[in-house]
Amino acid sequence: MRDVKRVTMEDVAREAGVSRALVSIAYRDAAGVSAATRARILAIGERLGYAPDQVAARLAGVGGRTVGVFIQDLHNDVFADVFDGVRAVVEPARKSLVMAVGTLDGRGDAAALDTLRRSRVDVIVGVGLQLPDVAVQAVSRHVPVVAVARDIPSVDAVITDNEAGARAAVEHLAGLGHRRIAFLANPPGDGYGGRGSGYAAAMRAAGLAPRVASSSYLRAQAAIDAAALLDGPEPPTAIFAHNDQAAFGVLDAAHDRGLVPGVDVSVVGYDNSSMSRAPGTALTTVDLHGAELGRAAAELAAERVSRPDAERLTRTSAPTLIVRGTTGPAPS
Amino acid sequence: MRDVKRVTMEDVAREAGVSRALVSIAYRDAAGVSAATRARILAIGERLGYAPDQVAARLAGVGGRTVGVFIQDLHNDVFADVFDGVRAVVEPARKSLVMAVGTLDGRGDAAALDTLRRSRVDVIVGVGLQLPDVAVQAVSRHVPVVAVARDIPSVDAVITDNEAGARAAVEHLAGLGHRRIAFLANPPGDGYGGRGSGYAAAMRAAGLAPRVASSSYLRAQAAIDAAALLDGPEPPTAIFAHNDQAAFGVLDAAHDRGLVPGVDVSVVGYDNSSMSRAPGTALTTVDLHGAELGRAAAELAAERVSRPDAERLTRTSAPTLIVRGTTGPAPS
DNA sequence: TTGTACGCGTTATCAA
DNA sequence: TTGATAACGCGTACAA
Repeated sequence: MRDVKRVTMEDVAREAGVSRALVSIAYRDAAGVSAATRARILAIGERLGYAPDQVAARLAGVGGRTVGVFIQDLHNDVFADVFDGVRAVVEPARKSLVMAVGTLDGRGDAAALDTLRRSRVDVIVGVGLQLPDVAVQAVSRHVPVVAVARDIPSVDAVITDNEAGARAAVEHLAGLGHRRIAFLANPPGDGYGGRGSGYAAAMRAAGLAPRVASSSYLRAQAAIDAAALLDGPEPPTAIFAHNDQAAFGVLDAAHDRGLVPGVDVSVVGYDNSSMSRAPGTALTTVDLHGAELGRAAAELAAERVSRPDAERLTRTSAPTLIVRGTTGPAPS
Repeated sequence: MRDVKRVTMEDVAREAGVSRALVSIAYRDAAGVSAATRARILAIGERLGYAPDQVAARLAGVGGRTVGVFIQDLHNDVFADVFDGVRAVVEPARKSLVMAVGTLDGRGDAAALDTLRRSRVDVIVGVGLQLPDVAVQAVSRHVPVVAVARDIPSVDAVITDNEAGARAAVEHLAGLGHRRIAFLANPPGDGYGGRGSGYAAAMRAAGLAPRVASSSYLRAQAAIDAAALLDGPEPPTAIFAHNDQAAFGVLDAAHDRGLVPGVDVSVVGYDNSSMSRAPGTALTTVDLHGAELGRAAAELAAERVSRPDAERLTRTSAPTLIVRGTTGPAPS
C-alpha cells in the first residue's frame, strides 16, 4: 500500500548514472548541468517517485530561504489576512514558509516562537504577538523578528497607526452627535496601546470626556464589561471596542437588553475581520488592511535577511474606517 | 545585536566537558545521564543560549514524531476548530506539528501536500482536502493521510455523517411547516456529497420534492444562486445551504430583498463556524464538531504511525443541529 | 558515558 | 562547460 522505503537523491543518481551532486543541481535549477542531462535526471526522479527532502536541504543549505510565521490565533480572521499577504510575497520568491500557532491566552506564544527559532528559520514574522517586549527582543537576538502591528524597540516592525484608527472612530461617532462615547480597552501592554491613547486624544480634541472600561480579548468578557457600562449611570450612547471580537461582545450585551445597534447604541470595532462583514451584523469597524501588513512584513523580512546588520527597519500603514450598520445618530 | 554564529550541541558539550551524545540525552530527557550532570548541562546550554536544532533532529531521529497538518483555508473558522483538536492531542504527546495551507480554489492544495511530504512528516492530517480521490491516494502512497470529513477509498478518515446532518436540517424545517425547501449545493465531487443525498432522502421521506440549486463555496456566488431561487417562480420558503459561507450568501440575498430571515425565509447553514454565532446573524446550522474531528484525526494518525500496515482506519462522528434565529415557522 | 556511523542533501574544490 | 569527489550541517542511536 505504501512505499516501504524513502527514495533518496542517491537512488536517482545511481539510476541515472550520475553523481548525487548533479542530481541536486538539476533539481534546484542551478547552473552546472546540461539541459539534456537535467531533463533525464528529472524524468528518472519522477519515475522513481522522488521528491527532495526539505529537512535535509534546510540542514545542508546556505540559509536565507526560510521564513517563519508566528500566528497568534487561527480563529482570528485578521491574522489570516496577514498570512495571505505574507504568502503572496514569500511563495513567488521560492522561499519556504514555516508556521507556528500561539494560543489565545498568550501562554503558548513563547513556545511557538521557540519552535520557529529551532526550526532554522532565517527570520520570523510575528502576527499578533502578545509577549512582553523583552521576550520578543530576546528571541530576536537569535532570529530576527519582524513584528506586525506592534512597535517594539529595536525590533523590525510593520506599524499600523492605531492612534489614527481610533481617532477616525471617535470622529465618526462625534460627528453623529454622540457625546458619551466609551472605550472598551485592550489588555495593557499588548502593543495596541495607541488605540486607547488615540481615543483619549480624539475625545479631548472634540471636547468630550474619555471614559475607558478595561476589558479583554474574549468576547464573553467584553459582553460583561459592556453590560456594566450599559446598566450603569449615564450609559454611553456609543461604545468603541478595541477589536472586533470585543465589539461582538458589546453587541451581545446590547442584544440582551433589547437595544438595537446603530439606533439605541452605536458600536465600532477594530480590525475589519470577516465576522464584522457578516450579514445582519454589519459592524462599523476600522480596517487594519491585514494583507497589506503581511506583504510589507514579508518584504521587511527579506530585507533583514539580506542585510543582517542594518538599522531597525520599519514601515507604517494607515488604517481606514469602514462605516456599516452598527453606528447611527445619537439618540436624543 | 544578534548572535553571529549559531550555538550548537558541540559547543555545549565542549563547555561542559562531556560528549555530544550526553548533551543530546540530557536535552531529550532520555535515560542515561545522572540528574546532576543533566542539570549542569542544561544550565550551560542556557547560559550559551543554546536550543536544539529541530531540523537536524528530524533528519537524524527515528521518525514517528512529526505530524503534518494540511489546512485548506485559514479564513474558515471550522478548520481552526479542527486544528485545535489536532493540537490538543499532538502537543501533549510531545510530537511536533508541521502546517501547510492550501488555497480556497484548491489549486494550491497539491503543492501544500507536497510540502508536507517533503518535510519528513510521518503522517498527514488533511483538513478540507479538495483534491480528487486519486490525488490524495497518490500522496498517501508516500505518507499516510488521515482525511477529515472526507471519505476516500483506502485512505484513513474521520468521517462525519453528512447525511444525518442534512436530515436533521430538513426535518427541522419540515417540522416548522416548510414545504418548499431548497438545497444550495456544494461543488460536485468535493467529498461532502452526503449533504445533498441526505437532503434528497429526507425530503422524499417527508413527502416533499427536492429542489437542488448548484452553487459554490463562495459567498458571493451563493448569493447570486439564492437570488435566482427567491426571484423565481414558486420561491422556496426555506433554503438549506451546504455550508455556512454559502448560507451567508443566502442571507445577503434575503437582505437585499427585504426578507427577514426566520420570518420571511428560513435559512440553515452547515458547520457552526464562528461567523454563524455572530450577534445579529444567529444562523441556524449543523454543528460539525470540528475540535472533536481534529482530536479523532490525531488519534488515528498516531495509530497509523504505530501500525503502518493496518487495514484502513476510520472513525465516525455525528453532527448535531443548532437552532438559532434564522429559522422559523413557514409563512402562511 | 563515549565514540562513531548514520540521515540526506548542499556546496566548495577539482578534473576532464 | 559538464561532471565527480568529498567535506559539511547538527543531531540521534547503538555498540563499546
